[in-house]
Amino acid sequence: MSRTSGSFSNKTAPRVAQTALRLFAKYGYAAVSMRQIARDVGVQVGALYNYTPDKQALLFNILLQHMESLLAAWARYPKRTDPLDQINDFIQFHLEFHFSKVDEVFVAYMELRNLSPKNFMVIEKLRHDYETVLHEILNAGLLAGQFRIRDAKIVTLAIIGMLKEVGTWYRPDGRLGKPEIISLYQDMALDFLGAKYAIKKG
Amino acid sequence: MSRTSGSFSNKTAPRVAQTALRLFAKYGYAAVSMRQIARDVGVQVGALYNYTPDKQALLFNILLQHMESLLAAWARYPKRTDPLDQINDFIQFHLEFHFSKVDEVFVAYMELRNLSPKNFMVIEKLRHDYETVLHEILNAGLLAGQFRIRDAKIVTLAIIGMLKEVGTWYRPDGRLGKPEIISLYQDMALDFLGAKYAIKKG
DNA sequence: GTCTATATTAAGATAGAC
DNA sequence: GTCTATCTTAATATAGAC
Repeated sequence: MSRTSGSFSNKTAPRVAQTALRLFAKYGYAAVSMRQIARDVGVQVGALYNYTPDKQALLFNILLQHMESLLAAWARYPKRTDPLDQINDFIQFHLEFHFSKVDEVFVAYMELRNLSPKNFMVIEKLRHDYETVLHEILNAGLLAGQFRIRDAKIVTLAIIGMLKEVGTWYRPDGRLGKPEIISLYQDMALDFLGAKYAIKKG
Repeated sequence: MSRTSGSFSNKTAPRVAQTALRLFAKYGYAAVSMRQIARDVGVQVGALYNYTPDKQALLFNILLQHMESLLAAWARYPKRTDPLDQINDFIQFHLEFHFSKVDEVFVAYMELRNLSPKNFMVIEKLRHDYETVLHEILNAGLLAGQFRIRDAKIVTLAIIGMLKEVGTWYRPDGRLGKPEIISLYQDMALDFLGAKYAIKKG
């Protein structure tokens, strides 16, 4: 039953990370054992510790790489100057990124409390940085007089909330395709901001 | 260190349920042990099994009672005829109920996957029934021509999402009080529905 | 109704052979 | 780099005394 060393060309390291991600997303961090990860990777449990000092580090690295790649992808995204365009771009960016990282997103939302206090602070800062992206777009639109909103912070959180909810029901074979969902949410956000009757992009 | 039987007047049964709820909310179902619950209740672990057949039943009963009391409370809520009023009422009802049941709501959102398949089906149906409450208000408003929305189902989920998000940041000592939050969310929902320029309640 | 004690299983992590 | 074996701890649940 056991494998001899090096009998597959696959690198084990990425398989450990991917398997941990998939199992954490499906069953939850606390409910998944190192033995279960090892079984799905196809190694014995002792071998996992060549790739992670402990179980906590598996979780932390998943969240850290996810948040860093999210922020890096936004940093690379072309920026337009009009806050209305920026809202549309942010929603498109956010949904496309999250459609492509379903497991990562789910784990990031669900497992924050299973981070050690130190690790939590790191991830929480990155999560807050991302929230700030949207908050600043709203503030810019407010200053430009393009949005009619009472409380930019609350609207930020409300938009984040409605976008987050997409992850709970989106299915690739569902009634709506990705472009339609993006368009619907862009529309709702503009309603939200009282921006429907302002100048729209060409 | 041990207690003699009946040395406190407190009934143990409700203490077991309350303690399980509090610990599940704080650490997650899978991360909480029966020993931990027993310790916080102030009994030995064996005594818990006078009140629950197993750990799963503790979780299921928390979710079942929560969903049933939520639906029962809405059933008792006075209903008005105008869909615009109904939206305002639903948002007020939802937020007030959820402000008062922070732990229950959190556990209900987080621990669905730790339910056994049978138990999950029961809770999922109740959760869907509650979603349907909002969906039907939107459909009524659509029929009456009061809302400008493209997709009632998506708008239902978006509103649920933005309301759910409140639970992640609301603090009793925060910047905004409950009435202000309710008012802000009622406003946002009406923006959302394109209902701002329709007739408002007197 | 609660206790103590225990059965059984499994967890995270490590040591040392190959 | 992986295996086997093991250490240590702790999990759910039950049995039987009081």
